[in-house]
Amino acid sequence: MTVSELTASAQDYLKMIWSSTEWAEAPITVGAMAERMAVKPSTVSDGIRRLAKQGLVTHAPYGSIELTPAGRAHAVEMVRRHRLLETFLVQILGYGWDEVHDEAEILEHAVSDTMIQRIDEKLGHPTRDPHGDPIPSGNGLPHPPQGDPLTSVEPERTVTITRISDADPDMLRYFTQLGLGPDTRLQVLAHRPYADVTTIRVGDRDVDLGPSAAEAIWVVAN
Amino acid sequence: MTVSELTASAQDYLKMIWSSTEWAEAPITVGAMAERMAVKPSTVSDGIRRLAKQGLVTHAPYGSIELTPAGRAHAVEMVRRHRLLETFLVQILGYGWDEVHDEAEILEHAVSDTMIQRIDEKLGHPTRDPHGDPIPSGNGLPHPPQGDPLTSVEPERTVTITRISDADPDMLRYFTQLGLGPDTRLQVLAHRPYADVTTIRVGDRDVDLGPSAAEAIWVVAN
DNA sequence: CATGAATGTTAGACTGGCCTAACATAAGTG
DNA sequence: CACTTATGTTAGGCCAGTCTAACATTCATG
Ligand SMILES: [Mn+2]
Ligand SMILES: [Mn+2]
Ligand SMILES: [Mn+2]
Ligand SMILES: [Mn+2]
Repeated sequence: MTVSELTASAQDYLKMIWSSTEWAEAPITVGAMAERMAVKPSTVSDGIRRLAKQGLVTHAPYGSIELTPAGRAHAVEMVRRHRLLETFLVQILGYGWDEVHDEAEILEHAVSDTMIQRIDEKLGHPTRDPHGDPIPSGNGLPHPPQGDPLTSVEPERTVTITRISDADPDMLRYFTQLGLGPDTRLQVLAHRPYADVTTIRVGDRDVDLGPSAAEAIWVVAN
Repeated sequence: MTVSELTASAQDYLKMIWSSTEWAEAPITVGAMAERMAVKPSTVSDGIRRLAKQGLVTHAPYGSIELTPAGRAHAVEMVRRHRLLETFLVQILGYGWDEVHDEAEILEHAVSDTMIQRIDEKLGHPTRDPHGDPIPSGNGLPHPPQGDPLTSVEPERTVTITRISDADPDMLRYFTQLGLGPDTRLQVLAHRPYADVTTIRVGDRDVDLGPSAAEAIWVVAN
């Protein structure tokens, strides 16, 4: 069975389950899935049951949701599709990095394996998407991600952005204004704990970031 | 209501109804639609009923199927999407003209209005798809098609191909071998009526075409 | 550790899209 | 023009995916 034979909704479930452990260890909950897919928890419960029946996830009632090897393979393929499409939209069609997520979220279910392959070739086998996220290779091996949230960096350190969560387009536009993107270097000036503010220096400008912004940015020391 | 709010199947029905009168006058029948969409007639009957309920077609039981103005607008938009996507796949992703129809048949339901617009700009507002078919403009005006089937041309005339039906990929590959495509010039040597064979000269080669091939090719005198 | 709040599941209903089988109508032919 | 055949419609069933409402389980906190 190839990933194209699954329904769009099954593809999204698998991708989301896989993604939930890419940058954090927390396994995903039914409620979180429902919220992210903008459906009711009962709908997700039902969907998970169908996936379990197909052998793509394991799930005991009220228990945790785990991908089977088959489910994981499909999930990784969907992540590959999503990120290649985002890259394609930016590189070839001139989209902004804040515009591509929603478009890719639909297209990922519609493109053929052939089209993904041609896009991959046209782009020269890219390894990171416009948000810095690793693009799993065609043989199903995800590039291991690296980095830590900006919030966990000690003050005074200079770091480089590895990825920025693409969940919020408005936030991405704000980051664009600030000159923040993958591979941007910045210095962490201070965390102000009770204000939940992280101050950074990027270029010659000092910027205060609230927790949602600071948690969307992942960095490596350098 | 924009065309994106319709289901994929409704979009395909409308497109097919419209297309049936683009090159021939015959209004489409339930049976023909069922065959082309590879579903049973009862399924089409049902689908037409839903479209009528939405005010997109008019249909009396056992009567003819007609698009309403709203239905026609959606249909033309879908034809535009389909043909722009075919052109895009050939021009940008290096597809062959025999490969694009099936891919576009799916993608047309998934791309956003924005993406169609960017593709149109990237391609420089093309007016014909890889098979020579006219691409309706963004304001909903279809370019009027022109030409007559090759079978209707008098012998000895020299003509130019305006379009070739994209229904059969194998046939398109055969035409590629023969050097036949949109804008190819050829001379009609003879129609042999009971053999149902049309002989043409293309370049320095004489070729016999059977009826299905000859009917797929539309030409203008020149 | 008991209990109320949060979370998750099940039951039942609805829609679109498909099917088969039975039925209705239209078209063609002797 | 009657009757057969081709074509189209309806009835009833199934599945995926969604919802609301009712119910079940788990978790956290007093
Ligand atoms: Mn998606
Ligand atoms: Mn991304
Ligand atoms: Mn289609
Ligand atoms: Mn075409």
